[in-house]
Amino acid sequence: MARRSPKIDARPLYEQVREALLQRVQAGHWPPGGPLPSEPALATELGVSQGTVRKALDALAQAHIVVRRQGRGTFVVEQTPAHVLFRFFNIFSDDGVQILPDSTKPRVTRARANAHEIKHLALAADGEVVRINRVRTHDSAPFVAETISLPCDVFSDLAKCAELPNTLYDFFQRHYGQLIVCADERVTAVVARAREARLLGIAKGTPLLRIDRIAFGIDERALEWRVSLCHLTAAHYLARLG
Amino acid sequence: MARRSPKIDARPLYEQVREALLQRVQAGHWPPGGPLPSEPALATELGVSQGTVRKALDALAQAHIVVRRQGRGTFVVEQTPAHVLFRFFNIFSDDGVQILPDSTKPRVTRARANAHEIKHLALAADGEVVRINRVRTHDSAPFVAETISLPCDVFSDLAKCAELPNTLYDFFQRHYGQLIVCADERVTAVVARAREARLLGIAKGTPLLRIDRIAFGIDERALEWRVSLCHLTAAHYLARLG
DNA sequence: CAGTGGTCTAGACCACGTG
DNA sequence: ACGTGGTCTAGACCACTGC
Repeated sequence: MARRSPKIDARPLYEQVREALLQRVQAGHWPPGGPLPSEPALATELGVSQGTVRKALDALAQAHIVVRRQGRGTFVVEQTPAHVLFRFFNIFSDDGVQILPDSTKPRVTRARANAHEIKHLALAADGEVVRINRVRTHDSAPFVAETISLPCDVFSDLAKCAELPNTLYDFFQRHYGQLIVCADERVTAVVARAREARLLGIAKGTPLLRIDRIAFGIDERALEWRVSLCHLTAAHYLARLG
Repeated sequence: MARRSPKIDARPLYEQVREALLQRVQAGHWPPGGPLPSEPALATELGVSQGTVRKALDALAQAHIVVRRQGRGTFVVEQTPAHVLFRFFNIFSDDGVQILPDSTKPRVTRARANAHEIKHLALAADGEVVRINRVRTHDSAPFVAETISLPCDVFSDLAKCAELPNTLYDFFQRHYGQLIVCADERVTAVVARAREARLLGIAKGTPLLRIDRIAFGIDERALEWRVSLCHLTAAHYLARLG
């Protein structure tokens, strides 16, 4: 970076390069799946060595923001349904096979955010949300009741969509330029109340797994709050630690 | 490595260095918390450049097998109770504070492994296990009923221990040289049966979170199968994805 | 002060994918 | 054949730690 801004650098060079590239990705400077300039090109443009660019790109690759392919180049991650399910849908049958859910037709509404939504999505007191309600099925049997809340200021016209795909995060990237990069999931055990029992075709009082997910974009903004009430038979939620 | 074995190298150099260092750690070549040789020393000893050693050590640090401290050196990870809870106990109160459990006096027995234990711990058909049963408390209130199974061939004399600490993994490292580095946790919702209801002081039929953990050592061998039945009030299991 | 890991550079060569 | 990222090297300087 020519002569790095007078003195106040503080963070290492490769961090600054990472930041610069991150901002360009987020600004849509390169389209989803599109190639970044080569390492030597970025190095000369930014006035640093290729090794420094490499370290920055490796960090972005580890954060799943970019993918590197030897002999081809470095590309902005392009979410696909398979990719999204693989990374974010952590329910496996007890014999170890990942369960790939389908979705029924969702109900999409727009409303003032309630207290929970304001908290989880860091909205203003008068913020608005889009709510999606749907049931997910496996082998045509319902097993998850989902309620999804999205901030209206980002996903404004989503309430007007006629159809929604089974996986949303690839859709978010294509239509809103929002790349979901990480999420927190909070898991508890609850019992089915009347509404869930009806939706899932089970008896009231059946134990369910409740998963509260908050998903974050590149800038670490909370972009989705999703509550999944899961009726798991011979299946489980899988977390890998370490 | 002087002249790398004629031709059959296949894996990159830094991977081979990582492997070599990993084996020394596992063999107890350096004690828990003990320093490894400096980067230049390892580089000359192994006949590779310092940059290659660095890349191998960085990988070991990322896997929590080694910790690097600028100005001090590189050290074998030394498990501590705080460290173990921080990494492996993922229950948080709903206001976001991690819950730090205590333990009641455990019951320790030795037995032939049952079918589940044989499967989860990859034991021979006639393998033996040590079983630990205990209840964990928070603010003196019981909230987790734990059943832990360990392979006897590794933890042979554990059944004879009079006292067991609250956190086991630091104990495993000190007394058996076994460093737990990662784990899979399978989470489901169940209802309390008579035994759990009695242990946790709750009504039969209360929904519980069941966590099946399989913990792995450096060589990726399964060293523990732990079932935790958790009665969570205003608390949850937290998983971070991404 | 000497020694450690952390950053940064420059350049060589390799493995891969495409034309 | 060419350009890409992947590996490996060598050496400089910085930041931190402990004596």
